[in-house]
Amino acid sequence: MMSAKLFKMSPRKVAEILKSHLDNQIDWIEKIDIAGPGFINFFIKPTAWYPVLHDIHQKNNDYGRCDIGKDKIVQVEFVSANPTGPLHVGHGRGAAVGDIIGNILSFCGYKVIKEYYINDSGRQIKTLGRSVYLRMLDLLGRTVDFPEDCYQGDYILDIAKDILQSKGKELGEWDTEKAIVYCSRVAADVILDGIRTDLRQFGVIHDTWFSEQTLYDEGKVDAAIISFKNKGIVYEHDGALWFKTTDYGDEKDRVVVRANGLTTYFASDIAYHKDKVDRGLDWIIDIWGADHHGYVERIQSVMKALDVDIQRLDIILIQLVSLLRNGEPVAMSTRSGEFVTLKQVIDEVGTDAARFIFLTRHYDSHLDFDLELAKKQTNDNPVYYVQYVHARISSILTKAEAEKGITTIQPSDSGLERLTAAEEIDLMKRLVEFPELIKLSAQMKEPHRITFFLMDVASLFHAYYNQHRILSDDIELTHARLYLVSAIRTVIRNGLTLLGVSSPHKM
RNA sequence: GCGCCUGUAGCUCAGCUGGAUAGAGCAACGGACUUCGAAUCCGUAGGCCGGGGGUUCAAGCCCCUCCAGGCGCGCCA
Repeated sequence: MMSAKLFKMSPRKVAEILKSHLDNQIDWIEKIDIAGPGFINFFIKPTAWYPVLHDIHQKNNDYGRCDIGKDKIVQVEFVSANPTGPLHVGHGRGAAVGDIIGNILSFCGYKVIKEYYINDSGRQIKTLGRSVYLRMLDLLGRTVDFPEDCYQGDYILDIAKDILQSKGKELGEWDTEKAIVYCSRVAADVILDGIRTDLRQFGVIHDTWFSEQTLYDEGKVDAAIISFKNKGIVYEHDGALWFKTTDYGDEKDRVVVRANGLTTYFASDIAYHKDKVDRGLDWIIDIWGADHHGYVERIQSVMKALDVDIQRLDIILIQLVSLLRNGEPVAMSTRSGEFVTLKQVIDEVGTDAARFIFLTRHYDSHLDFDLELAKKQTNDNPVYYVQYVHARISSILTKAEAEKGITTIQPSDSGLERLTAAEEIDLMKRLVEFPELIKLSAQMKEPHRITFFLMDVASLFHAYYNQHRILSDDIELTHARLYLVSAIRTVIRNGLTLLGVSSPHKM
């Protein structure tokens, strides 16, 4: 239809001509029809689908893998939560999305580096130290004001107790500044350790942990500022140093060094992204919470100022998560320190369910995470629906061996040609799409596509299972169906593996 | 006020980057276990794709505008 104008013919006419050239030319085509305004429908012979089963069995765990990445190095930076408190559900979503995007890209032939940027410098770390210090003084029986802008959570008190235990009361006698610095360091270490542990439990392992402080220690922040100053991109005004982001599309210039001499968060971020570029990364993916979207333009400006092709940087914004219980919002308030941590969530619902549910929406959509729903072992909860396919097929294969003595599936050509049921054809059609789907998920950086695909395959399988018997006295047909069913299991398993979700043999 | 995201069935969401009669799940109603795992399946019903303009042979998708919700808009991080 798109070529109709080019040929100056009606779309139907073009279709007729194409059809006349293609008719009886391709052996896997049953027939060709023209429909509606000029759509050409190709009817594929059932035999055309069988090779996909051989393909899946041959490639097995590698079915779906491709090499579009051509060994290019891509860094996915995600979570990167400040080490001032434990991870919460929102971080969990970012963790799941980032981890899985990394898995997919790796499956597609990229060299993937998963990185965590640690904001271990600056004011919030000092506030952390002050919070711990004040709690400690409190424990020592001194009456102190605990300001509102300090961290209120119970974990602060726990850390204060630990420090008191290891360091004794002498810390109370230290110079305040010195004690706060000490508390800052210890607290950040403890919290970061906790974050690491929680992430590991959640199945997320970062390859590199990049400390903001090292950028200062190694002089990279100063170096970046000086280099931009020399290029005239950083200038002085009102006693502060400004980055000329307006030259690159931002609505106003941004401060890099304040009039009081202290650098802003933006300063270290400039150095950090310059460092990423200097490391020779072919592709940089930053995954942030959507509340940081105002920052996108700033970082893009930095890349432009560095003369880096803007295509090399992708910033993915994850929308917020609301935590619900039975449809009712769970009160979350950072200020009061009352919030549900990621650890509490995965302890309650399990890693598999949590990871899967985080991927049941496009990251552009707000997500309601219902704790009760996540625990339900019913159709409401898609994790078990998909995992059930894997368990069911595993069970069938076990049964085939126990009752029919089938240890290796050996389908004959004539057997495969009997897979003509509509459900069987539909399943093979879906399975053949898997590699294309993976590629698309990688290119679009949209991991939720895999979740939806798996739910779709699961639905087709369950319907098939209820309609047709896999194991029967018809040995030839049994082998053919086992061949199909174990191919389905492979695809389900490969998909779940990318999602970091287990593929159970029993549930 | 400005910017970003979202708006699709009663509810929660998909919609393969512009194609045919817009799809799932849940909830509702009616069915299926003597047989491979009922954590399953089958059927019924449910729609001005937020409103209005525009581009196109063709728009849920692209452009403009308005409405509603969320999030941002510091010499904070």
